[in-house]
Amino acid sequence: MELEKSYNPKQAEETHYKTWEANNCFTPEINENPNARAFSIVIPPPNVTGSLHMGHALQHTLMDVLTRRKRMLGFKTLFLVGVDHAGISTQLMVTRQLKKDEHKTPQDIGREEFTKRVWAWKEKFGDTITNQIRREGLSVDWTREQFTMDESLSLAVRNVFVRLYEEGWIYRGTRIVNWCPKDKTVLSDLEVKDETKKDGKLYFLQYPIKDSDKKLTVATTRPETMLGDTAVAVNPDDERYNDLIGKTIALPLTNREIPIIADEYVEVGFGTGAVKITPAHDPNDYEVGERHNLEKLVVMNADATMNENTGADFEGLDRYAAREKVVERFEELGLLKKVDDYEVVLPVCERCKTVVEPFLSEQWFVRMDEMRDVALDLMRRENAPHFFPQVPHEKVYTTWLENLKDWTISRQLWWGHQIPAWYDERGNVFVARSFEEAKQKAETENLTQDADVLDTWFSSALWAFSTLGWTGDEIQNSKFKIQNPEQSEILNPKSGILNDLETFYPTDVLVTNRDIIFLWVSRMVMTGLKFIGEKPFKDVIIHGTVLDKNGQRMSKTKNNGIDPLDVFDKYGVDATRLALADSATGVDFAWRDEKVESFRNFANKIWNATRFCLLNSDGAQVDYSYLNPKAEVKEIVKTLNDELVELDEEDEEFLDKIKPEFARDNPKENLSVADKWIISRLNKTALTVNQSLDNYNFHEATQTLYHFFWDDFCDWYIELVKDEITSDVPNVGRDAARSRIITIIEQSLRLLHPFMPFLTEELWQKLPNVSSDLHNGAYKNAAQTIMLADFPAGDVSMVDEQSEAEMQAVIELISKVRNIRAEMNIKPGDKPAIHVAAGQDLQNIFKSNEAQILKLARAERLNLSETLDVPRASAKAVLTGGAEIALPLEGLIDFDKERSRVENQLEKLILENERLTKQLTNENFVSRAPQEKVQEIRERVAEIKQQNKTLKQNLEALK
RNA sequence: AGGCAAUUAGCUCAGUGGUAGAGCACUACCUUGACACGGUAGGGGUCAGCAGUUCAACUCUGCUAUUGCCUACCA
Repeated sequence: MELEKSYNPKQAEETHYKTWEANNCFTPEINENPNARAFSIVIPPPNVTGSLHMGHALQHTLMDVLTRRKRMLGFKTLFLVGVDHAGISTQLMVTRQLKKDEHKTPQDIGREEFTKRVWAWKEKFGDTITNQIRREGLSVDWTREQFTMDESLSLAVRNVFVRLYEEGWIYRGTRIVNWCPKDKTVLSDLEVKDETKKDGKLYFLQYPIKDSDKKLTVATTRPETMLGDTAVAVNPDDERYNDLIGKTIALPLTNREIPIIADEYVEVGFGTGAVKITPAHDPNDYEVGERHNLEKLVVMNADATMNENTGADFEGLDRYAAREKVVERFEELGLLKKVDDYEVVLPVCERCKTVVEPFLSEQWFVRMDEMRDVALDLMRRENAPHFFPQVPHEKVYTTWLENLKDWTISRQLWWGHQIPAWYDERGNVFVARSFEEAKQKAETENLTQDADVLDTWFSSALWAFSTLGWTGDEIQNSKFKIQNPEQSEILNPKSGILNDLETFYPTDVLVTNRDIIFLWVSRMVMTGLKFIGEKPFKDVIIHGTVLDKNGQRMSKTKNNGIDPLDVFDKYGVDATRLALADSATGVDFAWRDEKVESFRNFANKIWNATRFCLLNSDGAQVDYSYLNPKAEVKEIVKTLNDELVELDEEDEEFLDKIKPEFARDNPKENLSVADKWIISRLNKTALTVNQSLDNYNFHEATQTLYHFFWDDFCDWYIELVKDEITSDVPNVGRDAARSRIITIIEQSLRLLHPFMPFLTEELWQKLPNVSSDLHNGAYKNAAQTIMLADFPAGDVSMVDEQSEAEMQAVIELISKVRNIRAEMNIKPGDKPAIHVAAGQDLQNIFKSNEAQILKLARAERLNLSETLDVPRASAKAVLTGGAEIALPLEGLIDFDKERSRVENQLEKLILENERLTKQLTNENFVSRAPQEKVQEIRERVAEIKQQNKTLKQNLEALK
């Protein structure tokens, strides 16, 4: 079989995903092992209006890597996917389209029709993001796909609302809230962002005191709110104003009179020391108003225009126009003392960037204190959820919880879960799961449902269990069984599975970004504990933010975003995934195309290494016993044990009889140093990769794989066995070598698969003799695919330090010769002899690798002996272990160059020697440092001494 | 304002109480029958600064500087 010369990701990406999905590889049902442990992960649901960005790509990659590995390890694995209805965003988008297409507003067509339009929009465009998730290669279970507005999830929302209301945790109240005048809805504190305006102003307004010619000056950044002032406050200890407390102010531009009051809230040192109080339009003033029983005069409409309470001059004006006009009037009246330049920080709507207005209105709230305490208690008791990285997120999370205020959950929107509260004619409220239930409670049909919908995050807060079929049943601790099977069949019609909650809750790990630790993570913990009685996830991975190449945040306004789809097109999905996984340390990082490019090159390297082995694969097959013959022997013994009562495992004669391949000269057993070395390296790699991923250390995993495959396998192993496997003459030894290398590739592909699903599947399917027999035991009947192959766990007993050390000696020898060749400008075609002086052990090692040494060092002859006997015109180098090499270079050597080369080496050794000797002469070091450390340095000093001596002799000889 | 983090090679980033690492970039050589998206060899860092703890500090502690993030904001 011949492969293209380089890897072209397109075709693999287009075919394999469809096959996996068609073969149900992503569903937990593919796992046939009834005793399999479960592994589950829920996707942070992207907005239905959304499209894929780099943050998703990073997050999704990490989740898929974890999921794919666990699946290959035989876990019953669920990677749950779904989409969020994203109230404000979606409503805005459809509103915009309605205006563009039909020049209509939502009000023009009415609530029912508008909601229909949103659903239609969702049907038409809502799969953009899900198709992109397919493109990423995510192994999510599409049969269980969820949407936060689905009937079962909506039922869960209503149930939660009713239960919280009945228990007194949800209440309705009038408060100062964050109001977006553009979206005309309330926002939670978390949906408001700060924006710094450097060109702000601070206005100093003079208020005349009644029955006096004195004036009191107040400072404000929002003069228009003076129309709603109901007091002026000073600090009770402020001597300047002591005599004014209790006096009255004739509020300009109005015919109202307001009191001067004393309140600790006012800081003496700031501004003028006198503060205008507008209880209906400022949260702090609201508090003051409550304390002093002040009137809360609302002076604005929902769109931030001034209302009828401001008088004919101002009514209908926008807040900024009103501001100008107020200032003008004060100037005309001679009451504008001054205007200072002032840097202000404005709260803006996260979505539309409109300046948020503090606004007095009646809303629904959730009391958070008790749920918060339960979540804090969980952290104290179990350190759960466990954050990765733990610092600083655990502290950020707990600190936030400790200072948590009530959550505003109503939104003045049409798209979302309408609040399940009904009002009768007298305004009595009836909270119920349905209209029917409300009617019963109210004992009348004359009811109106609350017009508002719930904050999108209210339904997201239930995501970890509402997606698993929970709809609101009472559940006591850790028995997550759905109690009403009849109901649940309707609830989770797609999966046909009734006990997902029991199987997959709590989920194993949540992967998400910092921004939504408060918005989402904390709330899932609280609701999970409250309604299921168990935390929703064990671990939380907080990944970093992908910045642009200049280290700036990517944003639409800066137009510096990098589209993952473009990167996929250019470098392939696998290379992108690997680049992202390699960057995942929880720290922000600047995006660099060059990084993906290097992993694209890596993908190509894997492609070509496999291509080479396939070009030489006649007579070869993937067979793990070529890497570990003992495993096969044990397997045979095990199967025979059933028939033969007593069997001596050491009975080679017996084994020879039942399986002739196991004769003493069995090529499977006949491993070279290089073979033992690469098998050892492979197992170490597998052990490290497993451990790294268990610790969510993605960077370590990718680096380990990269360097094993490229450095150990391609640069050394392939080169070492090249001659053997490219032989034209079929023979047992050659075919064993071919099988061995192809099996190592096969194992490597499995290790790489969670990171690079497409490339590995493409190549794996081309290997000789692959089948579903290679699957993990849980998937024996599934169609053959690498994604169900057993993930190599690594075998400590196959780590062979002796062979690794021997191979290291060979590598060092070859590298030193190559160094001499490069430094001395020896032409590639010139083949010198290599003279080595070494002890018997090293000689034996070199002898057994003679052919490889000659080939890779491009030499003609290897001369091994105890001492060197070479002409003066030789280049020399020292090896560890007291060995020395020399290349006779008669006519080729440049003595000056060779001298400086040797001097260079000598210099490095002298520097090291100085440092180490200093340590050894330090009595404190010798007595206090661990003895093995001291011994280690003594040995190194001895080695240096030996090498020093040799190099000096060499230098002498060159003079 | 408070809190937290970062500062390591030209760039982007790993890393560790005991001889500084990777990728890219750079230099020289090489179209050697998998790969030039390649091979071989090499150059390059007082690990931000200052002080302390320690036999030993890039690593631990404190301070300083710079950068970034988060939280709360005084009208």
